[in-house]
Amino acid sequence: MSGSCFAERLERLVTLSGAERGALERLEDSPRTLRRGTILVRENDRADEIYIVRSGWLMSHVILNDGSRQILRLHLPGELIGSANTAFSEAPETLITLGDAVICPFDKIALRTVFEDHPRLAALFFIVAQAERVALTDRLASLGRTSARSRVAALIVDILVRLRLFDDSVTDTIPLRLTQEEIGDATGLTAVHVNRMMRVLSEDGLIDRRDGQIVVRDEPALARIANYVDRYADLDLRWLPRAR
Amino acid sequence: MSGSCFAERLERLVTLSGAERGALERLEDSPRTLRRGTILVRENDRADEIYIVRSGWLMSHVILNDGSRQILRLHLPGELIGSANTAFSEAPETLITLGDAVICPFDKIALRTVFEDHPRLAALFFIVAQAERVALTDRLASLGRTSARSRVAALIVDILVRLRLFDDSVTDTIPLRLTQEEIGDATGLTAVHVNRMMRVLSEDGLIDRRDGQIVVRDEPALARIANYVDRYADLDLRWLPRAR
DNA sequence: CGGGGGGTTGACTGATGTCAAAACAGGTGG
DNA sequence: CCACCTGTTTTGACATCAGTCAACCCCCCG
Repeated sequence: MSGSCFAERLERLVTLSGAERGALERLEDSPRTLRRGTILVRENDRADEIYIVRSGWLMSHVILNDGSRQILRLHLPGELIGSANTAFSEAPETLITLGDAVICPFDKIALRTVFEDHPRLAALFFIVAQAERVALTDRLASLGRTSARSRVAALIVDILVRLRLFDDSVTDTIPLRLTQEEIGDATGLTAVHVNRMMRVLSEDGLIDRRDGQIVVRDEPALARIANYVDRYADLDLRWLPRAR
Repeated sequence: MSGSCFAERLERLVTLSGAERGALERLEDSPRTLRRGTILVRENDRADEIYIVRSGWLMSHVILNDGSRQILRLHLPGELIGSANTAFSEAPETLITLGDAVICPFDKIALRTVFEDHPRLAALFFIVAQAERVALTDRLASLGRTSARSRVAALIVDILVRLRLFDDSVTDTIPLRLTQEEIGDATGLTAVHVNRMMRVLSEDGLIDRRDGQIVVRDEPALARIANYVDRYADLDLRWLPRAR
């Protein structure tokens, strides 16, 4: 693995200059290993740090005042997480590992020099933020306007596509690290109903379930009922500043 | 009104330098007036432009493949909209006016020089994007985990707070420019059920409705059932680069 | 062996959607 | 000023999807 996991991800979009790569590596110089279930930040904690995921899965969630939970997003290796901490002095969401993980924390003040010295990286940070925003609007439409079956399908397709994006060995199988309770908290359903919907998807021949894994049998059909739109195919980087 | 509406909004956060203000004004040098119902960009159109709202309300939405609509966000004066266009070559969402409006379009390539010459503005763009991302996660939690009554309440509180944020004359009354159909598309409900929920809120003494306006009678109670969190109180700008 | 967490299933409940009709409002043309 | 038209709001009756509650299973782990 190279010096920076996040750099590796960005290299899929542009070729970084040595100085840019160096700046990113500096952000990742102190990796930390975490056990499953570790809370990285809790909602309303001081929001001093941002993190890059080197390995493992994490998720972000909020707790509502009746105690229910909404899972906001799954975070996979190579992602910059907790970036909302840049805007607030208290963390707006909880970050927690879904399995053993390695993450690289850095103080948000480190972003100052990145923005000062590397305008192209700044623009890439901005673009990544926008892409994530759009991913959230896709989920908003999923929760607001589609059936329980579609929402579960959307979660599965989304994970599959994102895993494949940065691990070329993934084809049609995902090791699901979420309980049905957690899938429910992500899709706005109850665990019981998630179970029913998984059974339906399975009976319809769209997925198979074996020992904690999900095998996608008919991805086009699954994507169709999920209302899935592949946003990654269409990134536009033509307006980026020159590398420094 | 000053040269730049967006600059005016940012000035509520920091004091801009002359050069910064100039750079923003250049983005707003060609205002355009639009009638109610004008589509600024349609989903999948070429995504060349970004816009600043000078006056009027707009909204963004997507259409799902069964024809239903999800309204993603309302856009009020002073906001930068269509910013997701920076990341993609095709627009991920439709932008449409909810009344007569004045907006300032500019080509996304103009952002290049902003990022190159004004690192602090770049950082502010990033922070604004993060704040919007969090606003979306709040809505995600609303749609995923709260009742119809709460969702309608959340919409009302959100509009009220945002109007007040940049128009000091607003106290407890909002001129609602949305039909109940549109409120439904924003909250993931049907128009009929929105109507029922508005009646309930009204009967509970939380709001009054008169000739297209909503008067909020008990804002704390409304905010409580809406699960409202005021994010604006807590912005953190300490890591920003120096002004140039 | 025993306990706990997660998955699975069935019976029932309840919130929200659907359909339909009527009242209402605003705009247009005669 | 009226008649009409169209879109919106309001209300009722009914249907359905998803939630609730409870039981049982399985598996892992102590």
